[in-house]
Order: sequence, then C-alpha cells, then structure tokens
Amino acid sequence: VTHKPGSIGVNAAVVLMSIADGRLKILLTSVGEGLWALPHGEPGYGEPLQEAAERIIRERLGIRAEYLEQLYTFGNHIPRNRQRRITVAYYALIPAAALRRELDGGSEAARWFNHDELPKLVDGHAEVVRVARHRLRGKLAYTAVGFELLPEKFSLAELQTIYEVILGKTLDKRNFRRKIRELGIVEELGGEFRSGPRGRAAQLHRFRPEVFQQIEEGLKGDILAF
Amino acid sequence: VTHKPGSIGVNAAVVLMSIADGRLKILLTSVGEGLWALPHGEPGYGEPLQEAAERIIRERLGIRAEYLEQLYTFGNHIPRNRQRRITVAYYALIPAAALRRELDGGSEAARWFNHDELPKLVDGHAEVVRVARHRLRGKLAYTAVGFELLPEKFSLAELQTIYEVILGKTLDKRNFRRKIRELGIVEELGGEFRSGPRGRAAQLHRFRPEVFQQIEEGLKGDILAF
DNA sequence: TCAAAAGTGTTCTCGATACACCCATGC
DNA sequence: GCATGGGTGTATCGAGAACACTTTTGA
Repeated sequence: VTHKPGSIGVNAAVVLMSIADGRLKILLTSVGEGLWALPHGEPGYGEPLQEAAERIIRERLGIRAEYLEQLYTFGNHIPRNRQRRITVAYYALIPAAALRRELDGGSEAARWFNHDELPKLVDGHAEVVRVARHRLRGKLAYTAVGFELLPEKFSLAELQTIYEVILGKTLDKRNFRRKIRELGIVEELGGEFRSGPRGRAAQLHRFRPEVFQQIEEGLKGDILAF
Repeated sequence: VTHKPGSIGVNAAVVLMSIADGRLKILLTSVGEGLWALPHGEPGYGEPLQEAAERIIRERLGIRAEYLEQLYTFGNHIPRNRQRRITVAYYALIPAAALRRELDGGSEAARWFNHDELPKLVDGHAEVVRVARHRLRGKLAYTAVGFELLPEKFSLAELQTIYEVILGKTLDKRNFRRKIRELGIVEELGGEFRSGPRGRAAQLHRFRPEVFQQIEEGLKGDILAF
C-alpha cells in the first residue's frame, strides 16, 4: 500500500497553570458564545514548535514562563471540516505573582479559572487539561516543579500549599518541613521575613537548584514524594 | 506581528524495543552508506498519527505491538533543505519471542541492535532513542510495562532480568520475588514448568492485570520500584 | 556427581506517619 | 488579650536492603 504524504495543519496550544488562594488555576481565552479554549496559535513559517508556544504565552501574559514543557501531540481526531490538523500541546507553570497583573488580552478576552470550575471548552481541550494536570502531579515527586509556582523568595507554608493543592490532600506541617530541611534544597534567607495581614511573620527561603541537581543525579527516584 | 500559518510535513517514527539475551535491543532500518534510522513514515491522508505508527510496525515486523505509546514530538530542528518538518515519535515494546522470527524488511534492510552498540543514526534519531530509554526506565516503577516485554507465560527469573536490564543494575533474587509475590500481580500456573538446557525447571507464571489495576487505582505511586 | 539455574527467611536500618503545644504579630 | 498563622520533637511502624544455603535438573 502507498500513502499520500500530504501536509498537515499544525497547531500549538498551551496549558498555563498557576496556584493562588490555595487553588489550581488555568488560563483560558474566550472564543465567544460561552465557549472557551486554551491559548493557542499556528507556528509561523520556520518557527520551531517550542518557540511558538513561548510566543503564545508572551502574547497573553507579557511574560516569559520559567517552566515550559511539551505535553502531548493530539492528532487522532478529524474535525468536522475534514481537514487534517494536529495539536501539539505544551504546559507552563506561572508563579501566582505574575497572575496578579493585568491580563494582556489582545483582541480576545482571557481569564484564569479554577481547574475544578472550568467552563465549556472547545473540542479536545478538556482532554488536554486533564493530561496536563495528571502530568503535573506525576512530576511533583521526582522533579522540582513545585518551586516553579513560587516567587524567588517564599515561606515554607507557601511551599507546602503548592504540594497540597497539586496532590489534593493535606500534609503534616512538621513532617513536610523536616523532609525539606533534611534534603537541604531550601535555604533560609537570614533576617528576611514576610508579614501578612495577620499572624507571625514567616521566614523567607530560597530554592537551591545546585543541591537539588546533586540529589537528582543520584537517581534516587521520588525524593519529594509526600 | 502576524505569522503565516503554512502547512508542515509530519513524520511518524517508532522506537521498537525488546529485551533478549539480557540486553536491550532496538530495531533500526538501513538507509545506506552505513547510516541507519528508526522505522518511520508519513501518515496517509486522514490517517491518525497512532495508526500510522501501528502501520509502520506492521510493515516491519508483521505483528501488532501490544504496547505502543507516544513519546515526544520533535519540531525544533530545521533540516538542510529548509522545509519545515516535525517528527512525532512513538515507542513500542516487543516480547523477545517476536524478535526471533524473520524480519519482514520490505525494500530496506532492518536489524535489531544492542542499545549500547548503535551505529551512526540520521539526524535527531539518537536523541529520540535516548528519550525512549529514559521514559521506559521512568515508567517501570509505576506501570506494568515490564510485562509487555515477556511472553504470556514466563518464569520469575525472566521477569527479574527485564527489570535488571532496564534499571541497569542487578537485584536481589529473594527481595525481588517477595515483593512480586506480596503484590499478588503474578499467578503460578500450577504444574506448568519450563526446563532450559541446564538447571532446574522453572515454575511458569501469568500476569494478573486485574490485580495490578486495583493496586494502581489506589494511587500508591511507585509500586514496583526496585 | 557435577555444573547450572531455581527456590527459600530473617535481621537491621531508615524513612514515613501520627500526633499537640508554644511563639510572634496585628488588631 | 485574643485571634491568626508560624514554628518545633518524639515514638511507632513498615518497607527496603543485606545476606547464604538447599533443591532440582540435564549432561
């Protein structure tokens, strides 16, 4: 059998995720009629896929995502108009601070939704979100993705919230802190504190990528499993 | 800025992996001049990507791969001829038994290579193989991929070899067997043994997908970590 | 009878879990 | 002074790692 080669329309879509107010948030753009979609677009001529994803993020948020990774390529559905098209999906993690700024919507409106309160999405995008969420949870135990959702300086309580939201369960404060401390992947910023509206001021910390790398290279598997 | 949408050439490539003689094997096709490539091809018009991958496997081996999964989409290199092209890579696991048969080479020659003795590969394919190997190792601990490399009936020693080859280290026989036994994901085939050329005959076993699924649904993480 | 592979339990150590109170701060 | 969130230590349990000999089989 021979097969007609034929070119195919390629589309890049990005699942932008953040955690704020103890909830997992996902950015969607309105496509009218109460229907929403993941930020997406066509790669320009000669533009590498990953750069197209970066551009889509920049166009929406005006910032660069620190963490951007390919998720999956969806190519098994044939849309109504009979044209072939595949979607290469990426996911990116955005610190909550960046989410406070004004959204640079361009012509279309964009909004952050709680991941468990998503509106109706265009065909296939709900699946993409599901896969992204699953991947995020999976990566939490053996990579440092959790830190990508935090600003450079953070409290241990904030870090713990990240883990709790992604894992969907509460963790014991003392056990959590002991493990983080013993791993040594976090460093106290001597004298730097953040005081919220209430309660005692929190010691600020910094992530230590060097230490994390060392541990990771020991191929220990799921350090950071809770 | 506006970007010209433009269609893109899409290519499917498959990393076919197997374990035999205590070595990890990878199938390559000759493209002449001492240069080799992963089995690959264009999806036909309207053919879903995964089906294209299945077809490529069928054309090479004359069999259907039990385990086939998407690996990654490579779209960041622009080949010499300046034409845009992306490669959607899949990986598949093949039991050693299937590898004993004659290879159905078609017009091009195909050969199984030891993964640590690969010949020169066409641009980008070495990277694909690296990613596939990494993914296989990662999946070993929290899925049942190991069993995809075995025939339906197997000895515990054979199963252990699969784990040792993928992990690249030797395991303690007693610890390995205890863990497998306690998980209950394997069943003795009463009275069925396989006797090799030397030594005591081995009790044959069968994988129990039902039990594995139950354990997996408990979201325990890395059951099967060694 | 010998070489080769299959099979079998116990001990120790370390990491995961469970659990409750005092401290600093803003109002 | 009180409500709110930050910070701390110990005891128990279970899973992982280390470790050596007996049994069966074919030649």
